[in-house]
Amino acid sequence: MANPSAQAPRLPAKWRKLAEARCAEKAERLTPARLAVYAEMLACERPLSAYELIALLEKRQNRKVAPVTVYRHLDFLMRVGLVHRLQSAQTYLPCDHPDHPHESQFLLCSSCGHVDEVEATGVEALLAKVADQHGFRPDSTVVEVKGVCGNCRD
Amino acid sequence: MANPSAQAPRLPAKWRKLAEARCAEKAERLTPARLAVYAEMLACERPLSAYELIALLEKRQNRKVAPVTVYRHLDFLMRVGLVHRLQSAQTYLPCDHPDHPHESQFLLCSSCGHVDEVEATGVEALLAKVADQHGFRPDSTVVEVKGVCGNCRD
DNA sequence: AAGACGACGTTATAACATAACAACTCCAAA
DNA sequence: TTTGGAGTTGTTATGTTATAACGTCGTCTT
Repeated sequence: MANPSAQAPRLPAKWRKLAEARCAEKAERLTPARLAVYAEMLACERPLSAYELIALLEKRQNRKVAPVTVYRHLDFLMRVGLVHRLQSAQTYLPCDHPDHPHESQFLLCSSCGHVDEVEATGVEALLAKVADQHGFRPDSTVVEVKGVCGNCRD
Repeated sequence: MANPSAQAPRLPAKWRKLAEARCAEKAERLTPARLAVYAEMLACERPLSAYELIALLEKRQNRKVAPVTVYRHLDFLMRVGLVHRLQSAQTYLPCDHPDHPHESQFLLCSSCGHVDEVEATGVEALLAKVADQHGFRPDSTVVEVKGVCGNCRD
């Protein structure tokens, strides 16, 4: 297959535009292969492990996909801010509001597997304050809360 | 070797007492093998990967140690609250104040590798509040801040 | 003594991630 | 327009992290 995006899931124009914008900002290239991975992740609507993603891509494209390929695309997508990695689950999910760079917090439901990405600036501010009290200069944060989401409490 | 703790690093009485207390609370058994792993971690004073720990134990005890053994001991030590896992680094480190159960935040220095475990109740309270605003009931949290520690800023 | 339960040993394998190197593409400067 | 450099992709191999499956042993209880 010459073009990996040929059988990619349909990617709504909104997301494509945002992806193009984020890449333009950082002078990064949004290639068909990268877009195909991003589209697959958006179509799935839940966090995926790298190897789940490989399986989906192989099925979609009907050919072998090497792990290193997917990891490279994931690295790219994280670099431009379109994808996040859930450190506690070793999975990846598309950013919920990629229109601007940000630190996020994640609410992971242990019942249904849904992940809610929230942006509470208060959390980052407080962490910055706590870090400062310990003479520590923060560069990035990982905030992941495990629990049960509203839907699953019923 | 009949007794894995025979050549274990010396474990200060303070830590041993605390370990025994935590195990008694939870009706868990503090065996020599478990204590040996804990002692090794305390002696090292930095986060260790499971396989680094295996290497240290093999050297210390002069025999092969299977990964599953160390993982079981780590699971135990985490269950009783003596050890934490750094999710973003896939490493393990002894709890800095195991005298009571708690949620912690971690400050990871990317320069020297030192990790500071802090207990800012305000952080947990704020995360609980943010979760609640999203209809989410939190069970546990992961808070890891990467940056540069005070010593390394000089 | 029987039997239940937890701890531990052993072997194998699953799951996650990167190294090393060659070939190709695209773009820009000469 | 050619040439060269930087970035992207393919391919193979390997490194790192973690768990499955199953048997034995020890200890505690009854």
